[in-house]
Amino acid sequence: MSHTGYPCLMSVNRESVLKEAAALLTRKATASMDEIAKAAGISRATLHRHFAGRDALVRALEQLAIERFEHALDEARTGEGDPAEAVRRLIVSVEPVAGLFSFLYTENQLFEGEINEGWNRLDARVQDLFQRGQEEGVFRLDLSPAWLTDALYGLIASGAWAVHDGRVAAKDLTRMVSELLLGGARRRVDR
Amino acid sequence: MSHTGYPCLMSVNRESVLKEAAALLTRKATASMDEIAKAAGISRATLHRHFAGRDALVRALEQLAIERFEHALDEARTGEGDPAEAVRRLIVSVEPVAGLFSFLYTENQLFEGEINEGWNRLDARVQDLFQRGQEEGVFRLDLSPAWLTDALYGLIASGAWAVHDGRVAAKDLTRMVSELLLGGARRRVDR
DNA sequence: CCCGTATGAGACATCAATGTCTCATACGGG
DNA sequence: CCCGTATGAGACATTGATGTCTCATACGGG
Repeated sequence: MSHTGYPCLMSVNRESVLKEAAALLTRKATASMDEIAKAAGISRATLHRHFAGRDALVRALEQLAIERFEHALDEARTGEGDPAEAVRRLIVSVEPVAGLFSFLYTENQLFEGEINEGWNRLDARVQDLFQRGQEEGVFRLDLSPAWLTDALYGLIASGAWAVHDGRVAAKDLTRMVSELLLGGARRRVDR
Repeated sequence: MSHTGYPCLMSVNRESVLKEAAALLTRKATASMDEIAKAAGISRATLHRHFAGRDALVRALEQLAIERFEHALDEARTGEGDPAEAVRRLIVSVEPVAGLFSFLYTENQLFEGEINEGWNRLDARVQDLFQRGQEEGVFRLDLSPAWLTDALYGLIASGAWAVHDGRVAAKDLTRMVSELLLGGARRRVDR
């Protein structure tokens, strides 16, 4: 039943530990292994039995986030229909992962080690969506798909942070991000 | 001549050290005091004679960034003229600080200690700009000034990061940020 | 009831970064 | 030339997090 392929020998659920770790690190990115263990309701020794070290834990979280993000891309059916609506759906589907994503986003900027290949797959799929939007004449051509992708990530991250700090209501997050990304701040003159 | 008010007793320029530190930390946010000293061309001891510790150094960089940002706000005359054009001018004026700002942006998210009061002053001025834009009917009313401010910060940060990683050309940074923030990704239907 | 297994508590060594200190030296003005 | 001052090099203690290890215990199935 384990994600890794080998049978799970531990009684406490590895997934529940990951979930608690994600929740804590989302709130406090610098939490120590000690704090993470306490938050997960287990001892530090047990935490180490699940994850070889902090790096391994973060990499597991990365893997989790990537899987969820890819699932969100599937769920949003980004290859179908109006690209703008597809972007909206994607943001809605991604919203549950926004906090974790935000944590990993800054984490990845801090350490310039080799990055997980999964991010490249995600980037490619998101870029494809924006490129399709350009080809169908829905998105402007003077903003590159690469930049639109980075901008989406940045808006999700700062949006999650704004929610975390109480400057934006959680229920408004997806609307704020998608409206700004798609429509911009300027009042629409047409219609 | 010192920013702090007391006479400068050191021979090497404190400002030049700050400048080098900013350049390095912009590239590598986790640089140690040792690396910073080497980058500045001085010994670690001398670095400590200038700044009591890493915290003090980062706080000095924070102060520097705040001053430059406020100077950019002045320079852009954000209180005058078309709000959209004012936002454009602000982004252009802020661009030279984008890298440093990006570093401090993630730095501040990591440590939840008391923040420098200066950021609040900046936030207030930027929010005022967006609010003025709403009152003058130029900006949409369904995106709060607080969110537009966070979004501006986030786009500047991710833009600076995209430039740093070579995904966006440095000369395109201000256009990418201002076009997306003001116009959004969608193709303008009017005109 | 017995035993295997996971766990908790904690001791212990390690490691990297930091902050402090000393001392010799180079430099520049008087 | 002499001296004060800033500097560089490096030793040293400290600190916080990490990783490893041991041992006692609780739990659950056979």
